[in-house]
Amino acid sequence: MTEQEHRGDRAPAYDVAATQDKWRKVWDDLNPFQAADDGSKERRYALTMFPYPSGDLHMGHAEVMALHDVIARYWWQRGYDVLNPIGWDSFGLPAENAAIRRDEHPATYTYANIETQAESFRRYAISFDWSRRLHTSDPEYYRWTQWLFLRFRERGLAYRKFSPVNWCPNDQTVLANEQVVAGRCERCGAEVTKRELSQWYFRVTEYAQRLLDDMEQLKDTWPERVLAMQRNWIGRSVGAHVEFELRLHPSTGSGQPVTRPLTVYTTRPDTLYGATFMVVAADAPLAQEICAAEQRGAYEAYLAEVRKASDIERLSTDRPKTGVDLGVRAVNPATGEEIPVWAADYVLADYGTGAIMAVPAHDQRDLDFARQFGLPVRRVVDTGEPNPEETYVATTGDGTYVSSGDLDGLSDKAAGIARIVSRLEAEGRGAGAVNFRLRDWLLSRQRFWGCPIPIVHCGACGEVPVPDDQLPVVLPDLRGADLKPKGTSPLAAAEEWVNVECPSCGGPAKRDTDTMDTFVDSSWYFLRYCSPHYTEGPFDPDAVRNWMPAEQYVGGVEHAILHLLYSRFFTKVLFDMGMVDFEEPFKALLNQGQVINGGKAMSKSLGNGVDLGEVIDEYGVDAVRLTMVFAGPPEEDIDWADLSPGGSLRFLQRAWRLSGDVTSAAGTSPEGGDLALRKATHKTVHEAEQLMDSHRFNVLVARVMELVNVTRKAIDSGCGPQDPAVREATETVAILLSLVAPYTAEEMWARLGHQPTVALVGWPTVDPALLVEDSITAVVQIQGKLRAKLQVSPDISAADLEAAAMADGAVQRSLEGRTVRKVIVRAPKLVNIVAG
RNA sequence: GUCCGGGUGGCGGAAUAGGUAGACGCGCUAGCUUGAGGUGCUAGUGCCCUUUAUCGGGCGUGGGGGUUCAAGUCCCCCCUCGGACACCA
Repeated sequence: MTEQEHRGDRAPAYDVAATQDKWRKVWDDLNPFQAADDGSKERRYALTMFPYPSGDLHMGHAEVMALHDVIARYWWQRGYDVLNPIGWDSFGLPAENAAIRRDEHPATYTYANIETQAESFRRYAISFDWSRRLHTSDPEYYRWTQWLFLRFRERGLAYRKFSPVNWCPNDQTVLANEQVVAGRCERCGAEVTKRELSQWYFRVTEYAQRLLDDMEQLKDTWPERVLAMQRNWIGRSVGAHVEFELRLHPSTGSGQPVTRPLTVYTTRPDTLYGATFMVVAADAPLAQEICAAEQRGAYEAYLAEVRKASDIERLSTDRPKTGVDLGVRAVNPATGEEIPVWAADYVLADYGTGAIMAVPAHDQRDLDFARQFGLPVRRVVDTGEPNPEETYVATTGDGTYVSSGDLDGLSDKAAGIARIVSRLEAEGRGAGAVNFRLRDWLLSRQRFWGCPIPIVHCGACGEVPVPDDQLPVVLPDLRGADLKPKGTSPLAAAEEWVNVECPSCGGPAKRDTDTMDTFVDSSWYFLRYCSPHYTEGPFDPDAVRNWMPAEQYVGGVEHAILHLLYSRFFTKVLFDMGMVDFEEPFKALLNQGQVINGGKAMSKSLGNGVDLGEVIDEYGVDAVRLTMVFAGPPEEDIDWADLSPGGSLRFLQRAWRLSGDVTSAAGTSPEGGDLALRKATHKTVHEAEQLMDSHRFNVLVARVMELVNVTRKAIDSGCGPQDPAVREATETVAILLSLVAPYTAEEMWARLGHQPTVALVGWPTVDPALLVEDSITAVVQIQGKLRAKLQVSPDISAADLEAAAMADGAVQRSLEGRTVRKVIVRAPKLVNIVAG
């Protein structure tokens, strides 16, 4: 049958499902994507955020994995030894909650989900190295999580303290600061309350400055918004400590006032003369200590009220200020005045010193407070704006100092701050200081499904670490026990497990029954991937030296401050321990956008969810992957309602059809083939390299589509299917498509007479001679407006180009009756004529 | 409020160093193929004006200014949408 006769018949097409089944088996046998790890080729580590095993894969996974795999597969084609591992973040609350709801054991539920997801990943044809698969809930993994915890503890970086913590009343567990979003539990949305508990922390604050400084290394390769979010979260602020003298009321007996110092942190020491009162965080121990006897009743009542309020209520900025006078006075070190000291909840106990000097004229919060309670307001900086003493609008800008002693006359903030700080330092009443918003990382969880904390509590010896040779402390099975959250760890119920001999004195002791936050597990998994079966330590230092830092990390922006900050912290600690020789784990970061539907995030309540499995059944894996990649720039959100998986499948069938039309034999040299088609092919490959480097995968797909279009034309109405350039073009299409649509590419490759697998045949070599154009389009503008196009040689001289432009008919018509004032020539592309 | 991103046809989106705006695709229109039905092929498709088609002209990248021979791209002001943080002294 000829092409003509084909018309009208159903166009030939491959069977999507059958093709997937066929190649899936071949690839399983070939195991093509295992890292050689023998130094024979340059190594590259392609990392994607490992999944959490709740249910099957969803559209979000489909997107991030499609993007990630384009990069990994490109590296394979470029000849790198690629490490592309997969594992599961398999401890954690959601799986535990889901398991409890289904009345299943969390392990059963979790490992069943992992199998489902693993099977889906295989069908989705992600080029993972399956030999390195890990699960953080396996004892052979969490043994080393515990080991690392103990090393951190030895360095004073893991410690226990009793303090108020965020408490999720629904999940019945504490939460890290980072897991509280707008006063609600990040996981379940319940309003977070406070509890006082003894909990484990990592001293991440000790690394605040380095976490900030090292972002310099990431500034060109991480998204700016992630760096900005981390910067905000760390929240470095520069100011000063200023010491006030507190005059406590005469205690019983003595008539002498008792004094003690009270230090505050401020970013505006230059406004010290305007400090007309002080505020201590109501829930700080300090307030408790200094409160005068006659105010105690009022204070206790206020404190009780503050404790009741949730973070949600505290959050609203426009809520009226509340507080209570503590009945003590402080001396302003600048003016010598006695000023009142109040307690209020707008001052935070765990930031700075938990106390502030209030300068109502130049801080809106202090001004609101002063107004509420009739406290004095004194302007000490004249900014030229209306006086805050009258307007109740605080002025915060630069201005001229007034009523400020020797600061008077200065007119900028920096100078004022410098002068007052040096004076305070000289007098021993203060010093420049830096503060961070970052808090230590609370890592204990009162839940079952997590990594046990390897500590034993002994009445005689106190906290005793479990010796390394007794690790892992294996999570007790507790099958059949009630795992429902009840505010204390379910592990406490496992009596045989809890009661142990003290490793130190041999006496009776109890295990710590809390488990670790899952973010501990995920803070080092990328290191474990380098040597997942290593038994001498968390990772083989040589393997890590070979692969890390990861060249490219792909994952969601939802981890911008949690996982990514914690992983950076872990890496720095390991660097200090001499275990790794780099301080940043991820060289480059790509945050893919979200998959939404109809303008909104997919959700059960909206009923706008799209089932990935169903979409794959209908259009096939390749069409779904292609749709994700082609939808737009990888970091932008993509709206499923705007996309056309059917169009993607049609394109893939078009591309595949080329491979059936090629009539030259496999191995035919492209030399002497149709020159125009050869040039198009080589130009496409050349451009594809640049597009890959800049992550413009959607444009890369467009270029492949163009190549398919010109090849189609060449076959039907050009050089014909026997021309070797057609084979070259079609093979190039197959190789380029192997990054995005591996099944279609493999099927094309086979039809072209080759053995599998196209994924590893190597990137096509670009012949620079074929990138040279023999004629290009020059444009002629008059007053910047397009008037003519000329076909010219790429190396035409400026003079010749100008002459050709002037000779053009359309140009002459436009210029009729006008004088040429100026001609700009940018040979060979453009001539712009200015005429009047 | 602060900090980050964005605003380009009916839609998703292209556009190295300022130099043909709208690549590629979706959708749509017309025709061909066909036993009438998710296919394939051909042509068209930013808006407006003009003309018997032709030829032609004008306007166009959220709005307003500016720099330049030339601005989606650079500078200033504003509007607007999205996200993050939010009493951090």
